[in-house]
Amino acid sequence: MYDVAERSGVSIATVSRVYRSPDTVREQTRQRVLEAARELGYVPSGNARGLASRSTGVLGLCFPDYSDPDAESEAESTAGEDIDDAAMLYSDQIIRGMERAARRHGYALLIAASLKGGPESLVAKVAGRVDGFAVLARTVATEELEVISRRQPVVMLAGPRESDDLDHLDHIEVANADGQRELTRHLIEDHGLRRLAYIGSAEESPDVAARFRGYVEACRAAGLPAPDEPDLRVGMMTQAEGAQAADALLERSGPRPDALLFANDQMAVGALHTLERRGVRVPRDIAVTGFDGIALSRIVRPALTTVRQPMRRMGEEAVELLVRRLTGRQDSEPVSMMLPVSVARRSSCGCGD
Amino acid sequence: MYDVAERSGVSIATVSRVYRSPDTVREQTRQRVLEAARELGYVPSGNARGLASRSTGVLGLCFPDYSDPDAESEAESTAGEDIDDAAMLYSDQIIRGMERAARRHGYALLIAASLKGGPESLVAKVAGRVDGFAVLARTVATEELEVISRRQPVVMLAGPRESDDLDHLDHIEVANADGQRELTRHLIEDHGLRRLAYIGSAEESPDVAARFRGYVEACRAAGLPAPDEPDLRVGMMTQAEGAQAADALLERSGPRPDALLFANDQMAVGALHTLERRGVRVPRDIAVTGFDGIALSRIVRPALTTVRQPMRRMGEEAVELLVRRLTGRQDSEPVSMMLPVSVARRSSCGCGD
DNA sequence: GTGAAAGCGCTAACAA
DNA sequence: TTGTTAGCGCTTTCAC
Repeated sequence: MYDVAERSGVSIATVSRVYRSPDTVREQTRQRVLEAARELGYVPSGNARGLASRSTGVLGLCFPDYSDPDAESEAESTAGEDIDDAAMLYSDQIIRGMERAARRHGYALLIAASLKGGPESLVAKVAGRVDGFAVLARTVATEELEVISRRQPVVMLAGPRESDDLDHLDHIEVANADGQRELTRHLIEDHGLRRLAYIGSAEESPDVAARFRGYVEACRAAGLPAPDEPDLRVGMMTQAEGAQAADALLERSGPRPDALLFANDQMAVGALHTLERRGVRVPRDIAVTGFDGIALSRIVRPALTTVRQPMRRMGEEAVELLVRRLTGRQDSEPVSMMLPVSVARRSSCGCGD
Repeated sequence: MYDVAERSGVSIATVSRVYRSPDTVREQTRQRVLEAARELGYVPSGNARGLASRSTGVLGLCFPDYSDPDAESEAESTAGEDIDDAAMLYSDQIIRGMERAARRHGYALLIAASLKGGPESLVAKVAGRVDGFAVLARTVATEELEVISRRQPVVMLAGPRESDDLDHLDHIEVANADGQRELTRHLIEDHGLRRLAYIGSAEESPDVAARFRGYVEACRAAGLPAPDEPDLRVGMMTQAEGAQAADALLERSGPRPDALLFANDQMAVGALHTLERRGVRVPRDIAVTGFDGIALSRIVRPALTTVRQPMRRMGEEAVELLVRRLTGRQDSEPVSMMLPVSVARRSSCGCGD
């Protein structure tokens, strides 16, 4: 910048003005500066700018390393096949939504996933480079978030506020219970299924817990016994775990369930594989459902009946919330919104394709 | 930082060390600093850090505002329907690939799309905040790129180097000509189609030009007349334009073509709609093909035969290239790679589903 | 319309 | 192991 100033015979202040508010600089001066900049290959430093002006024009997103090893390898091993984008997950949809919305407001988007065994704080890295950011639930330690959120707007995505320390954060969740309740009702009332089995996860994320709650409510409403616990809990909610779960459930003594309700799509897909291998026909012999509505759910055969989460919309709303905080008065009350979901009735429950 | 230093009774240098290289600080001191930081709600400024250390730990991606209004509205109007992620485009796959690879190397990813009538330079904004970045061809003015690339690694994506000014950039393209040639050959030899019509674009991007070239080569190789020009050129390669193109082509006098080869999937999908409306059966009456392999191409009925571009891989390779430049000696020769494509034979050309 | 000067919050030698 | 001291490249008053 000093070089540009010198070369064009002005002060650095003027160079700065040329980039910030071109109209406050005389046309002729501006041209001279711009030309010098070009000749010297000058690119304004976003860092210095941010440092001096205390704002970056960037919003952020932190998400966990959700990647399902199975989905990944499946996509890669069949390179050139169609499965590729089936691996499209949650986070991709959220990114999509945030990017669109951020763009509309003139912001860029910084995205970062926590590395598997990531040592140093991911959030901190992001937080230090953005004006505000969204966090997918359970990506970061509550305590750390609490500290950061004192300095800049943070919105929590998916899953209720984790703790009371964080109840000043804006927050967007999805109607998990509603969705699972409606899906369960559909299975019971519309398909007449009675022996349902629910597969949840060992580590009770609030979302997963809410889904189970919806399931229980639907059972109760239909006059079926309302279980206290999922029929099975798995570790990571991956395809592999889903496949194992299906195996385990089928080998249990007693009557075979006529529906397997999984807490997410990936597990359900894994189960579909297992069932096919065992010669159990879906939905004829047994119905299978998931939750999320990832792209893969539509691609598998039979297509998976599931509950679609509006992840893209969630990303958009997150940006709106952030922008509001960034431009408005900070003191306003924390916002908490719950996005509606919809049941996608597809083949795996017995509905047409 | 000064406050933290004061509160924990150390110098700012020590505070800095606690975050950069914790092991070089005595355990006890570190704890004291960390606690003070927590109490004060201290979050290191990425900007200041980047400024002082001349590196950001962030890679970037600039892409054009490719969004197809049709696809967008289609997805939104049917909220809750399955079409949603069908709108997944190019850029999303590239983002995906880059994010994964960047994560592996410890970088975050900054993404920004050029706004429709964007006034001020997008690239500059990104460039100033990252250590290196990738640009989707035709997103930015050549001249600007030339200036920026003197300061930091830039890799060009999709499409040959735009000009000689940019031939020092690393560069990744896909085998457009090969793919279109093979697809055309398939139509001619395997399906015995002879009256082909090619729909290109008015603004000749190098990629689109290469596809047409492949088409011409295949025609010539098969002994068919080799056209100088596409049978039709549209403006924006959107669904709407594709639909119009199909209409226009069907209404031309002379024998109806038995195959419509579009330069991208979106146009082909638009054409599929038109054909259905007009009662022309695909592939029975006429074959239709696209190019890209976007998710939508598999979802439409009949499923679209197309050429799949390895966009995700392109994103990964871009990061590898950037990281190499960033860590290695800068002087090495510019790299230029061409990624292979594959033909996805689906229903719309007469192949099974 | 333009310039001078004082930071913005951190890292990176170099000392101690 | 810890402290001191320069900047990093820009924005921002406040003069002129």
